[in-house]
Amino acid sequence: MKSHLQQLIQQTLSTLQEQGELPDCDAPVQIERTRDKSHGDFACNIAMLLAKPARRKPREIAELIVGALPSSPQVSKVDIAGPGFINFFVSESAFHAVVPDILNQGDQYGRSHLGEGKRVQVEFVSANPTGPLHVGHGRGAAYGATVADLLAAVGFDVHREYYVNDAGRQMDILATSVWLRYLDLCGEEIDFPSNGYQGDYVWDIAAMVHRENTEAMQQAWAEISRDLPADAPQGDKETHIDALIARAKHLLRDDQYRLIFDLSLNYILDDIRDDLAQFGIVYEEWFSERSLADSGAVTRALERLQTSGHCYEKSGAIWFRSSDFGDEKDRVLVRDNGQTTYFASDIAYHMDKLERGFERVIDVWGADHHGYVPRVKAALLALGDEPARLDVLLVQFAVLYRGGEKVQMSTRSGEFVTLRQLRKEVGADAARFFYVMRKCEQHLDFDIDLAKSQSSENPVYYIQYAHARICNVFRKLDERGLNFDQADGIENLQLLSEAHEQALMNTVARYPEVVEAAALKHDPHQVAHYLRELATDLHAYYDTDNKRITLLVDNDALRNARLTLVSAVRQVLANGLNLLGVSAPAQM
RNA sequence: GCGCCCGUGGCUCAGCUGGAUAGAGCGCUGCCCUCCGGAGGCAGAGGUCAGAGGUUCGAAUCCUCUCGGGCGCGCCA
Repeated sequence: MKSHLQQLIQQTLSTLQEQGELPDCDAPVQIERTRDKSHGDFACNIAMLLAKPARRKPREIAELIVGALPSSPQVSKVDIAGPGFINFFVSESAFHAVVPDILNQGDQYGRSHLGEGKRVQVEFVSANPTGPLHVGHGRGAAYGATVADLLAAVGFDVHREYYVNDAGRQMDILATSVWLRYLDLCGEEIDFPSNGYQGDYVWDIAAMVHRENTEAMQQAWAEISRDLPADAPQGDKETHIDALIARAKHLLRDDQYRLIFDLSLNYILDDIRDDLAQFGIVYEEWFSERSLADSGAVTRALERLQTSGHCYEKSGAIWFRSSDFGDEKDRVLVRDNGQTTYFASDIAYHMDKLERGFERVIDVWGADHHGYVPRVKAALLALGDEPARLDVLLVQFAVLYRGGEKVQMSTRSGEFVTLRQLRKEVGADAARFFYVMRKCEQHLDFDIDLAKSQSSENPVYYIQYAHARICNVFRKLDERGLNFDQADGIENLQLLSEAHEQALMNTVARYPEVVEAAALKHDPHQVAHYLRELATDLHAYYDTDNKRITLLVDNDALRNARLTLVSAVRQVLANGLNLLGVSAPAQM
């Protein structure tokens, strides 16, 4: 409908331009839905935009356009209002046409081919595999997954990816932590480092290592701890743990250390994979950071930067002159000890992403990483790539509330709330919905009590209840010995003249526009808000002014028409919920 | 100090590429007291869109400054 009106206006404009009535001008033809019914269904502001270049009053231009506008069976009336808005009133038949349209398209309604199959990569979560996902990762997970699903819904070829940081120092700390717990199980008395991973899962992995290897990797604690620099508080916890890691690698030698390292990594990756799958999130690819080093991609990236003259050496390290490309200062790529930095891997990773031929690359990061964006873009620029192909979406923090109180979290002590715990407490549906309820740049207050409550205050239940309510009507149909004929219902849609029925058709017709806007702007919350509106319309229809409009009336034509309308509503509710990764139950 | 994000009724937030009298939900007040599930509905009160300038026919929306809140500024990942 929108594009139809756009065409009508466009056509009229070219005619008027040919006749010399209007100057040539490339002002965009914007059609928007009106807020107020008295302004019709759609409005166009083109007359105001043309006022200046045409040097005429907006209302005169509007009259000119309306006068030359070809008639259309879908438009019943055209008005000029206010400063020069052109208001369109949609004809009844065109208005009703969405209903059969929705029912024909079914779960495809709202999907489109806008993306033309262009390849888009969405990388999200990518939490270090050093422990279970916590609630902070949950928002990135829900948000990233929904953005990916939205893009897929509008016709992009989406590649979901998780970047596995399996090469860094944090992994060494984990492997060493596991080994120490394993030694404890072997009966060694050890002093666990203050900077080690304290969580229970470390014990679980250690127990697994112990089961499979019994005492094969046991070493005396006295030998391990000999001459180690002191741990905090007397010494520095960082130097202590680094020395401990070096000792572990030395004593265990490559094969045994690797064994513990890989067992730990795989254990945690399995946990994360399982956790996300239960959250309705499945990736096309789990991309290993280590593979970048192994394949020589990191070296290649460094060489490309060096040969293009964007690097220099200072105090034993190799620096990238990122300040030449908009970053606030230069960054180290290779440390004085010869190790490449995380940033070097990241350059290689992004280079690899673009080389894989994605039209667009989207990274979903926590907002605390925002300072990192300029340097990655700088690297792409230096490499001669287009930084514009990379979109970094920053997600603000989520804070949990329980009983009106902020839920405190501390990662180190192992007392954090895991995503798994949250799912268990509020359910995956509520969690997915709450996480995307706010736009990503907005801090999120996640009210656990609200997410669990089964009342209209809880938007998830309110929406799901609308869906279940419709399903229930169809169950009652049989009980009452009535039948439903959809074809007859479609024939009789003109019987639906109640204000609430009109409102439902209007809302339901907007759905594809909402999906499109949400996808292109990476704004899943628009779908969440839309669904709440649709549910409100449905509940209001069902319970009109305290005099319920009965759907199951004896009049066949009217009953069929009403049931046809609500089954279209049910379809849209289901499609929308599905897009957010939330179930649409038939009963609750 | 510098950079990024945010600042809309008591609370939590929408507000589409600037557009026609600023919208919801919760809470509050008053109703509908069960009829296809009241897990619902209706009505009402409540807003200098943080503040000040500017651009524009038109600004919550764009620009500048000020104030307030969050986050980030490692040869960590």
